[in-house]
Amino acid sequence: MPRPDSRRKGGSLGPIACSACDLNEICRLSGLIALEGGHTRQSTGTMRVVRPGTHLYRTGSPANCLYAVRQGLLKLVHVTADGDEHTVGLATPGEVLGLEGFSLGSYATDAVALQPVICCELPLTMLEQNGTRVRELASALIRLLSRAAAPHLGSPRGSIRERVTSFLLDLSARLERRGLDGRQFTIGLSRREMADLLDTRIETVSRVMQQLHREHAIRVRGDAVTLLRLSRSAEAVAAH
Amino acid sequence: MPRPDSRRKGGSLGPIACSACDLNEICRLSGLIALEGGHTRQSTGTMRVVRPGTHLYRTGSPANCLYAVRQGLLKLVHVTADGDEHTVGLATPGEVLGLEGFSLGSYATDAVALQPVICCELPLTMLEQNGTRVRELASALIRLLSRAAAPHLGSPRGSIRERVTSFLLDLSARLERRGLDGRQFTIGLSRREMADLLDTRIETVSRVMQQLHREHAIRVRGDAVTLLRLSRSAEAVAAH
DNA sequence: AAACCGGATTGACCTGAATCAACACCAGAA
DNA sequence: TTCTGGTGTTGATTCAGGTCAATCCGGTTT
Repeated sequence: MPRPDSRRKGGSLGPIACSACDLNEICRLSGLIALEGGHTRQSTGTMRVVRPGTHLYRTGSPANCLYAVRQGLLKLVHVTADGDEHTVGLATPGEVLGLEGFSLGSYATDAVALQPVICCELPLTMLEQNGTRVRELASALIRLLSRAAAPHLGSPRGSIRERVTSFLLDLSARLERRGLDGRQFTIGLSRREMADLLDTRIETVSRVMQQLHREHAIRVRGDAVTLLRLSRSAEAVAAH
Repeated sequence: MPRPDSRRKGGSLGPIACSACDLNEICRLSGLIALEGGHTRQSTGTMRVVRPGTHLYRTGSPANCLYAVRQGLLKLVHVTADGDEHTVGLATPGEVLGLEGFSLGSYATDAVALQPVICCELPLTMLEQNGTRVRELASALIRLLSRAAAPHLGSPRGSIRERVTSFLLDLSARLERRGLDGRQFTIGLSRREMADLLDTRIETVSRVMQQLHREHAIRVRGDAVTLLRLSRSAEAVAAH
């Protein structure tokens, strides 16, 4: 059923350049990007446009493609056996979704757009073809997967304040890595979604954000955030 | 510096059969296991024995090998920039460690034995050789990595009670998948280590364990645990 | 045996976050 | 314009879990 999701109007994060994308190397080796005199041309692959509040894919549906986020923000929602949902992560521009497809054959979460999203679609079949550079392709794919296979270090830990701080700094770092503005950005998540991700309540998120605002650690206007003087270590110290 | 770690005497989990190991397929394709008339022989690769409290590898050290746990339990410890440590996960027999090596070139956590541990060691160089079955090997490796690359779903969420319950059920399930006893086992973690992993305090872990014991959901004697009537859904219901 | 030590348990108390409730703000509809 | 519904903020109260402290228990040493 289509969810009644009246979204904020704000724009999208990105778009980013192909060169800043985690899928770039694989994309090139699969022949999805034509190289012209050393210049990278736009991908010739399929694009997927996803409107805010709608799904890129759903839990359990057959995983036929990898997706690279080019523009916008998505949330990954884990749907438990007994039906309730929890946001377990975000995907920012330049990141790759659907990596679990190789082993499971299906997607392990729902991927829901939080903003207008544009993704590049890379059918898994393209990776199995007998190209000339099978070795390079396999090697690139292994490196990509290996990055995601590192033991999870960014789980919500400590006080809510620490979790909010970590969340903001993490998001900021991920944006900056892609050449986007990591100092000033729109969170793209409602308070409800933030609370869900950080395993707490909307009121608490609101309070912490206001608190950080009053302390001039961040500036908050709507869902536009500016990081001013925010650091993980300062939080750890503040916690004694 | 060797840490003064007077460990519990208890035995180790395992050993398990090669056939129950996540690395099995890759091991065979790398020629580490000789097949004889359909029977799987013992691996001909190097073994690593790790005494309780000592390291299999450390954060940042060059990742030259994959490790498959054959026997015993390890904890993965994330060491932050400012020096404090947090247990972020466990490794049970049959599981593979060091997958982040392909991308990082070094290990992302410390791996510390909680029991007498035996690991199989698979040098990464063996995976890069021009064997006859490069394709199969790459494919197997991709499937293995893909399994670990799924968005993290087992993070500590909800009340401490739910986290303890999830922890016990998760550990139980992982043991059973390898043919070990998932109903009755030794946790292998001190209360301190459990508290660290579940992001709470020793006293709280102790209280919850005793509470579950009194309710006949589990039976606790020292670090030997028997699961009696424990289910995630029951916990969710109990939480209203 | 007694003394000792580290881990585990239990109790008393306090604090951070959840809960319940009111209200502010904004956008779209009438 | 006013009304309405959804989102966010703020306050009052409650409660789960953190903190501090005492005690217990099994293993080791003397």
